[in-house]
Amino acid sequence: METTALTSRREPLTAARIVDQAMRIADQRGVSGLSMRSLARSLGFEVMALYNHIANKQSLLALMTDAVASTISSAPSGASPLAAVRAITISTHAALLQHPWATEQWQQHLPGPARTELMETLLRLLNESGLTPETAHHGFHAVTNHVIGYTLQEKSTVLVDEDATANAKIYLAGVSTETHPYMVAHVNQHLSGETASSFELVLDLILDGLERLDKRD
Amino acid sequence: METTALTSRREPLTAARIVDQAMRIADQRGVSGLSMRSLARSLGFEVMALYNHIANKQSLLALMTDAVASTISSAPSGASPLAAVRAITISTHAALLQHPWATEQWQQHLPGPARTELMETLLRLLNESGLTPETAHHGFHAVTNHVIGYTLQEKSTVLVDEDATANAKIYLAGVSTETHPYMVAHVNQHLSGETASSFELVLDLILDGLERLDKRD
DNA sequence: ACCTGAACACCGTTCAAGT
DNA sequence: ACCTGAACACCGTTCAAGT
Repeated sequence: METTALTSRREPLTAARIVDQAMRIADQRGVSGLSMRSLARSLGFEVMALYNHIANKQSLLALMTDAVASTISSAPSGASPLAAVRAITISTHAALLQHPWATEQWQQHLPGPARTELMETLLRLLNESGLTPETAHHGFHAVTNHVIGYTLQEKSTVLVDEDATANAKIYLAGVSTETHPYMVAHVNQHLSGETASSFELVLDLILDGLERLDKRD
Repeated sequence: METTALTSRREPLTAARIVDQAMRIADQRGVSGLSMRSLARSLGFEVMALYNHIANKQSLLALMTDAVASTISSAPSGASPLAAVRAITISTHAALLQHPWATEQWQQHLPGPARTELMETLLRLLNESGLTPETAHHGFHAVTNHVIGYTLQEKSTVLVDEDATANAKIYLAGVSTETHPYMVAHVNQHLSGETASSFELVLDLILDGLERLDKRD
């Protein structure tokens, strides 16, 4: 019986199993709470066993990040190109919210296979949408920067964490309404949940703007 | 003489001197290349001396980040509110490009005095520009996310580093034109510098979009 | 008040040795 | 082929001791 328990804990170590467990730990404790040593322990192995399957911590983080990219759903078939871009972007946002550590990692590694596929699809859709090649190029950056920037900001200030709200309150305690009225009002709007997420609103503003850009000429 | 050299090296340790030197090191080696031990050494002190002036490494990074915020120039007087937002945003982009490590740190700490001032100014300008309070709220996020997202992306893919170009080439070597034609074309556009920075273009697209949003109602 | 030596509890990674 | 013990060269931070 003990043997069974042990064997089940000791399912052969593979890169996939390591990445999986690392993601689970990062989801809970963040990247700073993920050490090679604790990761190995939690799988029932010693640290050095990991290095038989992955090159080093950097490449582990790259693999984890691409694993998040692989959970982003492709656009529903039949949608117009720009509607597909919209859908993929919203799905990217959702995937990043589920693994908050991934947003910081996103730009920190060269794209893996999954993210490469994602980028190729976005670029193709933008180019097939009727935009000029140059606007498609700009649009690609506008859209991807929006997801990254927005999610990064969201993670540190609103929702997601219960201690993000705590942080907002700590911050407010040090800012005076007299000297910084707009700042206090803005943070309070977030705390009260009065203002809905501007994620999709700004996304649409960007997509509309791209179309208008080409019609103007 | 040696005494003079030593004393000049040993100008009394202050928080300001520590932050200054830490920024210089981070500019050169990045945050990962900045250790409390090496920082102290480079100032001619032992590690533990630092803790008489700053609480810990986290708060040092927060101080460094706010120091970058303090270098952002305020808008030229006489400009319209939205033109001022535009100018401040462009200046933010420039400041972040000069201290590439700062972009990652930006959202990682509660805003210090300088960034608080900056945010207050942006919020005030947006609210005074004639936008509805809600659009002003969205606009604030749209604009700040754009700077952060764009600079983050820029840092990891174009200019700034000489080894960013190297990375792009390494990446390209692993991607086939047959399977990912748009991706290869996009990266090559960056490498050849054919497409100008879309930073201001997308910024204007956002600012125009905000104005149109309210006129529509 | 400010600086420091020694120590604590960690890191990631290499290498030679085991099966 | 895969796992491990011991070791290396680091970390940030505390604390008691020095001046």
